[in-house]
Amino acid sequence: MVTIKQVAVHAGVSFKTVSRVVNNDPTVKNINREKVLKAIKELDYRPNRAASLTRRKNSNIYAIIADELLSVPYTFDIIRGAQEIAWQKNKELLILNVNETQASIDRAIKSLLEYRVEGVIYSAMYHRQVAIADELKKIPTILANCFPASNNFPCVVPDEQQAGEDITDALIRKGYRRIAFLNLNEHIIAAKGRKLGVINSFKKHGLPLDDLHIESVIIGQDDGSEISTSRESAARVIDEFKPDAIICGQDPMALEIYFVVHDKGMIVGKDIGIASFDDWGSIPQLLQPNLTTMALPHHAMGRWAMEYLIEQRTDIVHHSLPFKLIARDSF
Amino acid sequence: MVTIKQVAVHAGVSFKTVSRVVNNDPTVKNINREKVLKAIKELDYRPNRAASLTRRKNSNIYAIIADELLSVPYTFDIIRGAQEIAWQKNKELLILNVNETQASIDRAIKSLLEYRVEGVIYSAMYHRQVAIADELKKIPTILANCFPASNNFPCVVPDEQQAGEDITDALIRKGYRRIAFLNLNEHIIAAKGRKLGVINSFKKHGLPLDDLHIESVIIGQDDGSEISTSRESAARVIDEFKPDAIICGQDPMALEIYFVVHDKGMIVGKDIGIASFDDWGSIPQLLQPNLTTMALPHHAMGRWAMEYLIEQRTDIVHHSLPFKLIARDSF
DNA sequence: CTGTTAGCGCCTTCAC
DNA sequence: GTGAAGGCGCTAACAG
Repeated sequence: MVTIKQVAVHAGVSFKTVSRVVNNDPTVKNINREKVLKAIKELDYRPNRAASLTRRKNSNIYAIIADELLSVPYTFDIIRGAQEIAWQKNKELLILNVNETQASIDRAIKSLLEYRVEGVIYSAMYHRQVAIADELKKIPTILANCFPASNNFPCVVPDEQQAGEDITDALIRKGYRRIAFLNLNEHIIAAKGRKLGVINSFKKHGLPLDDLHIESVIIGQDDGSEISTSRESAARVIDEFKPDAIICGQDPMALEIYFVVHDKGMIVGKDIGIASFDDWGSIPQLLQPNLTTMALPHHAMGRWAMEYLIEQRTDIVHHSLPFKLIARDSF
Repeated sequence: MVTIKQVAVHAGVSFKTVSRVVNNDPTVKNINREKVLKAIKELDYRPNRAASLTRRKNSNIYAIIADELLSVPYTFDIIRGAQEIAWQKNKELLILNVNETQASIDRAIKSLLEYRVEGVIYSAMYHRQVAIADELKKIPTILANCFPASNNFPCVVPDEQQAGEDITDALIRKGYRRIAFLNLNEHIIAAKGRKLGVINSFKKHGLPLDDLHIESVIIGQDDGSEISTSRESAARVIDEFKPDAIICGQDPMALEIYFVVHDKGMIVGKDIGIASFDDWGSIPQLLQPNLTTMALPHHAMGRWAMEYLIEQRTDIVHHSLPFKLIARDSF
């Protein structure tokens, strides 16, 4: 590997001048800068980051811990958002994938500390509570799409209640007046907030709550697993409650409800409105149009989390900030 | 930050002994090792990786460049596989996300070189040809799920032909004898190989090719975009060719075909068999059972690519290795 | 088995 | 503006 000294000899300057050029120090005569640049190119010199890190105070390295994040496609936007800001600010971003095992988390934290990472985003694949090792207290840390169980860490999470309100507003705007909300397991944080939001929207518009039917179709079992009754529930609710629109707790659920609607010879958007949270990759594109969906906040959460770490933007991001989720009419 | 010297003073040994303990050198008396370990714990010492890298010959850092990989859920298994091997061999794995912009790729390569990365896996989100910068020639590089356009790099790719053969074998084993294959755009490498494999399976079993109907239902447009005629094609093929099973080029296609089958009042697995390549996350779970799918090679490709880099396993992985794809009966 | 000496490649300090 | 001296935290090589 060619070093700064070899470049210096080749360029006919001292190695300190080369160092200055490499680090964009403006106090270098143009003539010398060009000589150095030429030498760097000719020798294909690459700065040794490890060596430079030994002398610098800050590593310029940030990290995002992805807790099985990447297995769900749209949450990747958290990383994309964080990366945008990191690159913009000229920081290195380490992506660390961890799974549920303690070993993988320990390993990640070990790396963070040994590489002298300056800030960490801990992100989960769905909005939930997570247990964060106290060791992360040693590094500025912010959670994204999750919130801490016991110890205190700042976090950005989706504003589920606002999402529920927005999606209902959107349906009402489209003229729907009798709405069924087939919710997730109501132990899930997202389900709780959305339910409040849906009800709020109805009240806000002065609509009778008799025209709103909410039930949980993802049901937690004693053994911790969950079952989905979305298909049967949708069929029953359509027959008995006769909604003019259905809000689905998640997209695969919307998918099943499409089958039900299909079965009944109804047309989505004409006979019945369907709305759904989340954007499950390519699925919606296959369905009929007139589905009402939400824009997801993952990208923005990633950006904000990174800005918080780099610039201490406590003005916009603080503990348990209820992140805003923006309603969007469907493609 | 506490250094090796402070630990040495605290433990009452020379700093070299501390270094030995940190690096698991067995030639340290147990009594001293324990003193050092105790001091490390008490001072919460963390080795400075940057400093150690300046003296070590090898960085022990490997990287995987993910070319928009993470936007497709199942391809994440490439990273998971690579990470498994890296961790097993005690190597650091850098995950670098790049997008289609040259800037993001340049940035990634710059990092690779400056951090003295020892090996690189370049992976794409679907099996395709990619243009690889010659600069990567400077580092041992292997492509996963893609192959190089002009310059020569080793690569691991799915054996699409074997996949086509396996999935057809599986259908025949289940008793289906008249099969329609609704393929992707045949300019796609996957489509070409699978078609050959499907035909091979028919021949191998001595079945008449009259009972096999293959057509491309994803069609490339002049402007480079693609359109899907899968829904209409499936309806027509069922009416005219009357297959007892349909092979779908990808899962979203299978989804559409489920609607078609549904419309016709047919039952999947009873009236008609449906088989599909790929495993699009949660979608298949929503469909009726009796779908025949394939196990994807992404995880294995990630593992093999990493082994190739770390141990030069040229015996199992070589240029354009036709990776084996394993048929699996569906859940 | 342990410690000393001499760097790694770079950045900081400070004199010129 | 530039360069020499010194040191970052660690490991290699060798002596004891």
